[in-house]
Amino acid sequence: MEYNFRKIEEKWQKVWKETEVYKTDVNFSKPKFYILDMFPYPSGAGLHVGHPLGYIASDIFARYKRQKGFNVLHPMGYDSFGLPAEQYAIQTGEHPAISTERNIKRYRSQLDRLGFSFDWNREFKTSDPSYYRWTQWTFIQLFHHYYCNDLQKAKPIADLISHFEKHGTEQLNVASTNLLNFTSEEWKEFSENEKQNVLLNYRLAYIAETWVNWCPKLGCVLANDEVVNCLSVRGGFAVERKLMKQWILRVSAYADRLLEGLNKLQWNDSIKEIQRNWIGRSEGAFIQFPIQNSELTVDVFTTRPDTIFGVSYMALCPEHSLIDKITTQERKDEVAQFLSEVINLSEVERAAEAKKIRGVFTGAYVIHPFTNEPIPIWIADYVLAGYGTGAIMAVPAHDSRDYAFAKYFNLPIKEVIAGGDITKEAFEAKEGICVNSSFIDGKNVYDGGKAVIDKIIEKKIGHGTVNYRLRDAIFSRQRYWGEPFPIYYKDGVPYTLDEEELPLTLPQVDKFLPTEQGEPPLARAENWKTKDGYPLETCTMPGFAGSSGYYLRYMDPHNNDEYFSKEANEYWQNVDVYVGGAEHATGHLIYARFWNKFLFDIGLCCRDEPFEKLINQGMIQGRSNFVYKIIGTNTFVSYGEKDKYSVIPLHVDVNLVKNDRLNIEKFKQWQPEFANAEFILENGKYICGWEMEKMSKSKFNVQNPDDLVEKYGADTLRMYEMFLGPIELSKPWDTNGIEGVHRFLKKFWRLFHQNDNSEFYLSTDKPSAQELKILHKTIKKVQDDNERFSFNTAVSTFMIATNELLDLQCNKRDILLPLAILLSAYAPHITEELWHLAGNKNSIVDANYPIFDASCVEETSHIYPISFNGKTRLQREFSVQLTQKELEALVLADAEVQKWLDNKTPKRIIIVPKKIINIVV
RNA sequence: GCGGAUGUGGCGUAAUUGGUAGCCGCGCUAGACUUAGGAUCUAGUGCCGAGAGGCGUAGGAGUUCGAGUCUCCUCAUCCGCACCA
Repeated sequence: MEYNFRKIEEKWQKVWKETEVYKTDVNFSKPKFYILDMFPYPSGAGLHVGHPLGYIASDIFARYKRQKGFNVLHPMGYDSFGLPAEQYAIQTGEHPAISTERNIKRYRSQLDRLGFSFDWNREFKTSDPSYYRWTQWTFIQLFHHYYCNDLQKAKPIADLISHFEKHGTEQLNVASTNLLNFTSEEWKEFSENEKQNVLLNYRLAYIAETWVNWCPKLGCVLANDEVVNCLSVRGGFAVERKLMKQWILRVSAYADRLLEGLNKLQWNDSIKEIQRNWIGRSEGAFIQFPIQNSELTVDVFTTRPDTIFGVSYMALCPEHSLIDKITTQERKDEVAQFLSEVINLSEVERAAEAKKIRGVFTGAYVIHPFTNEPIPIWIADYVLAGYGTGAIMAVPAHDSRDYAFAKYFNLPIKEVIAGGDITKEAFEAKEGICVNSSFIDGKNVYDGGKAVIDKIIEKKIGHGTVNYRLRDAIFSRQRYWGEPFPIYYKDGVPYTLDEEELPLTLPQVDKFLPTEQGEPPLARAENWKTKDGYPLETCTMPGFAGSSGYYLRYMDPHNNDEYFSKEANEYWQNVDVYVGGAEHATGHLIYARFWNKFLFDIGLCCRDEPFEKLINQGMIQGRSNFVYKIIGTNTFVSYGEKDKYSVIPLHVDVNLVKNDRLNIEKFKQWQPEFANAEFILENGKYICGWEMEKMSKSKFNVQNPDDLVEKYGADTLRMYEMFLGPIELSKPWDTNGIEGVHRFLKKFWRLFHQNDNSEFYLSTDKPSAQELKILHKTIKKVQDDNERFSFNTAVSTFMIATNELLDLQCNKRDILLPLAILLSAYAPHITEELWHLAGNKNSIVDANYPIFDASCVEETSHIYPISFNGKTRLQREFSVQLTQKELEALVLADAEVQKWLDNKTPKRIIIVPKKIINIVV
């Protein structure tokens, strides 16, 4: 029988489904292994070609681990809240739940055709109320917790209240939005509303007025990682700055732990580095500069306390709250003029004009704490509101931005670190000797900085501190298709719903658009209030809400009483291997770690980090093909001849091209204007040019995995995708070469058959030493490759083994069945079929992984390459028993060695056993 | 500008610890089978050279008996961040 992949794949997919082979349960008698894919957003376009790459890799590993005796959790679901479904709903009026359901069906059928070993019993989508109930529940917990810096842990807000009752803010070391100061007496006298507003300053989920990335086109606020180059990642619309009241998660409280935690994780260095940069830790000092003739201070963060004697002006960001209070009467107009110019500039314009120097003097001065000199306070738009304190001490001699500003406005530049030439440029190196610096003269940069910090602590005007670039995550979206907040308002103050009232399900609305008053779509819902009549929050949660804790829910997805049971969590612990794209480095992978750490703090989950090992699959790029049309004609020139003519390249559908050779007949039929096209060929063929580009319909380079499954089968597609190259490398989606893999599977099939494939046959004869050697070196190599996720090399190992066994015409059961088990993780359908043809009744999924026997691959002799001065000249086979001396004698006795020696005496002979022989002449 | 990664035949890639550079596959060339071939099978295929041989892992230097692999410099490509004080 020929290898009929269509029949085989359909048959086994049905059997696997009916017998629930992939169902997993907690089983304390077996070691667990949790391998997870980043779940997809079910878009209308269907499964993206990049998706299968990661899914296939994780599926291979899951199957391998199972055969190695692990109880493997390998679930799949959908990240089904999101903007595209809502945009579609706005256009068509169709409820996003309906289009989402349709898209999920399509995804599911595409996934099913690839033969994945997902446990579909655990499937859920983030838009299921039974799931988002726990997203809302977690939000409530965040609201009722604050972060204690001393314990480095989230604590119940009740603890904070009792601290306020006893001590006010005295001795408080907690994460907060602003530094507040009040006594216990003052706290007790606060009204209920005042107390609630104070507490928002500490809650891990809080509402506050902030500058946000507002996308008018989407009618929605976006997180920093959802904005690239001032355009929305989804849709590519312009984004501007707007001051709005927003729910925010205090992710920054966890900055230090998010940074520290990276060291223990098996993630690749580039992702860790991206996260480190994103968190952006810098050590320095917090210093308060007293304002002349005022009680107020300008608070700054600096990484260079050693340069404090070089300060020549202070610079505030344009949004700074001090500006109104300190600007002198005579400067007011000019400052107001400046602010109106700068603040209204969108981010795009600011970025575009980054080089332009803009600033204005406030008329006010601070007093230098050590020299008592007055120092002017400026407003500068290069100072960012969102970082540090929004104000800096400017040291032009040692900071290039300050330098440019000082030059432009003619401010003094005072050298305080020796080693540069400050007449030409700022000397920014963090090394050198302090000069012109009073008590730190002669010290190096590091010691000088430390001495300054000691002095400011003594003077009670500051301290050494650590600052992070990581900002709190804005959590409100002015949108319909997301989780409703379990929040209502009483006198404008937010309170959480009772946990019993969850889930708070999405209400029906007449339109998915903002109201005429500009309120979010939920404001359209009738009766969007609590049973006591208090109004509910009208924003919904962002896309990353549902994906931040989904891996925990897979452990116990049908639990109606809790997020997940303690038992399930203690068994499954956390994700051992997480597979997905590197584009989530600063979004999902930070939020999920934050979410997990919080749940860990409150004792819900038992592991501090959610994902032990991370595999980043590379991006799939498109490969376009081109034809070359002679300008002004309907004649097309083949690639090799095109330079002889004046041509324009045109995209041609890659489905009309095979191995860059154009199917001319199909091309003529493709579009009416090509029906009468003429061709200038080379060697009788029309060869197309090609280029790597983004995959898109307009470039005619989209290839659908379904078509390839139809043509070659899932096993071929699975193996081909792995064969393309290392999993983490970005690579073109190029189907040249898929035939080679398909041919391999046909050869593999042939091993198990005789008489021209007409009859299944396995011999029960004892395998030869040679056959055993092939099997066992394959076991070793494939196993090692699996362990290090090197699936491309494993595929070629299978090809080598198959070629070698075909040469030997091996048909031994004891060789071929273990080989089928090895291959089954890669090509589950064909191997399951052969396994059953061989008389097995159980699934190959449950077969034991073959055990490597080193004695089968031991060499009795080795073919040594013999080189002279490192250049290989000949090969000789020697027994591995020989001593170095014996080997040396044999080598020198060899006639050809003597020829290469050319009567010279070798200076030295290097023999590396079982490796090489090198003769130094 | 800062940080990270990558660079090997016509193409995708391999070489796990410094030890025969180019495995496996595509493509290409030739042959067999065939009514036919964009099917299948067999052989060949890094470059230069008729050959002996020489040259080859982005380029240059170095360490070493020996370097794709280690060190330094340069270049190119990709990714991330980008007034982060």
